Amino acid sequence: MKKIAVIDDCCPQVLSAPLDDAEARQLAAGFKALADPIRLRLLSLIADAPGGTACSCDLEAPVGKSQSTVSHHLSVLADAGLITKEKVGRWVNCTVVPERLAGLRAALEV
Amino acid sequence: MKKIAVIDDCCPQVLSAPLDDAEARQLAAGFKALADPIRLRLLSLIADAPGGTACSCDLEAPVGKSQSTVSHHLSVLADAGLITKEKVGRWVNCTVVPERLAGLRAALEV
DNA sequence: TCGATGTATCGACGCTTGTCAATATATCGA
DNA sequence: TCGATATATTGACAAGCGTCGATACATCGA
Repeated sequence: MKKIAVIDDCCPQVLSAPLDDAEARQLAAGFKALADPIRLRLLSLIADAPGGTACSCDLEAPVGKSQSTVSHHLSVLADAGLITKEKVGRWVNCTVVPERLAGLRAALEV
Repeated sequence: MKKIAVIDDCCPQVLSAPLDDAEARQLAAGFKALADPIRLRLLSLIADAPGGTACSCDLEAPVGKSQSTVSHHLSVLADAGLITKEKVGRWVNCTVVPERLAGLRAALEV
């Protein structure tokens, strides 16, 4: 099914006009968080989990990295606003923030 | 010099299903090229230039970096398939490849 | 209270990246 | 042919990143 992307005029776009330094830095920070295969796989695992939410402990085995490495990457994703982390008891529930992804997507709009 | 392979089977998506390692690496390589403010500004300067094409020499002043640094960044963008470089006489004309940007954009589709 | 469990942090390590000056290569005009 | 110009390459350096083991912190069950 074809999706029609909605262009919101809130976000800077790479192709429509020259970016100033601040806009470029902000966008680059977002893309930097996406610029690692492990983080992309974590993101897709979280999005695909039931309810769109995954426990950190269930992500270590699929990506084959140590607990501290996975924790680090989840913090990077959270700092970039791509996921939220909610502590529930001993667990941390991670959820993707689709609005943030949409903003980066919009930046690549023609 | 290392070349980044172009994604031929149209466009893995981060959010629709868990990415395998190869898909994640390909997408990460694309986003890595976008993960630098200078490169984003170069990209937007090229896209905004008349005819969608810019000479490398006209890009150094706007971004305020040395000639070798700009040359390096343009090579990174070209290796990632985001621009093409065509040598014309003494000049190199850079042009954005919208299809490549569309592929990365599609990866962030919900 | 105590041990087990999930997560975050710390310290360390190689590797990569962005940057520049210097230099090399290629092309044009005179 | 010679000098000027545009670009690429090289070598070097500091800073940042991904990774791990070890450890600290927090929370639960018994």
